[in-house]
Amino acid sequence: MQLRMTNQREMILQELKKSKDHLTADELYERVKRKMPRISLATVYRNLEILSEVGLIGKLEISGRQKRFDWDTSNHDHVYCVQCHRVDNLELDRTSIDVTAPESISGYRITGYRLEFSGVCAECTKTTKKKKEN
Amino acid sequence: MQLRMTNQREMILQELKKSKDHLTADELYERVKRKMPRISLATVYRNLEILSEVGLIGKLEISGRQKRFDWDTSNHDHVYCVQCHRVDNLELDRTSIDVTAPESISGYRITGYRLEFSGVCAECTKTTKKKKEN
DNA sequence: CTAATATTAGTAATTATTCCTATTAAAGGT
DNA sequence: ACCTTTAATAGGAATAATTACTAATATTAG
Repeated sequence: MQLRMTNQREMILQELKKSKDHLTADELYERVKRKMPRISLATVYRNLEILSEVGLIGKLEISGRQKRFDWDTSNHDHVYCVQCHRVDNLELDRTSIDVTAPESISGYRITGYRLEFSGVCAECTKTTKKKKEN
Repeated sequence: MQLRMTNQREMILQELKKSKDHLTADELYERVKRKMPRISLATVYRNLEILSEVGLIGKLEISGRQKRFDWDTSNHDHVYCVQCHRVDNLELDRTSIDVTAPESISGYRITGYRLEFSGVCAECTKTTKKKKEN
């Protein structure tokens, strides 16, 4: 299956880049709708998913909340506000992060952090290998 | 409002502690239902929320997935499997984490990590102070 | 034991997201 | 420019996870 650059897809990408922000699917839907009034919310969701798979945008899955999409695909971490749920970028030295003293980053009053690694567990590594062998 | 230790609340807490696992609300609902067949799913959700607020259990909000609740309230981080979605504990030296070389932790093949700080942003800090002043 | 009210069961409602299907429109070849 | 193939769309229905609602119940202080 090869990708096609449709007007909708291009507009979604363009509006996200223009925003320089971390928008949710429906926030972006509202913006794109001003220029393409007949666009469907499902189209926005579908394209954000595709664009992030392809690597043209970033996908943020913050603490059980709505997904947000990131115009900036470079490596960086995030802070989010537990009150208004905005998300901001963080430029940290990734080689060695001192998580015990983040006191105030970019104006935030930091109350906590979450570090979570993702990967494939031992069991799944086994079963995946088996699948490949078949 | 003061808390009451109801049979339901106690059973939920007890079953979670017993599991020594990171269960979702509905997984726990299934277990508790065996002993209290008339319990409501909403009760499980409500109590998990309350128990985590009070600090008797931990709440895990992993990457846009279902919330999980942690019987272990001590400070620790997590790994989760992107295939089967299981979650495991991680004992890391929190003073200085080298996120660039996590290669394999507790049997996982690590593919990535997410570090996210939470707090109250500058704007919200302002408005909260105002509210308190009123 | 009683009164006050926190909590419950059961269900409806909400939120965020994905799925479905007939129709439309990219993009490669002629 | 015109077919042809099939990816993508609009619009709405469906799903999953969670929260809200309400009358009835149960806990706890006194």
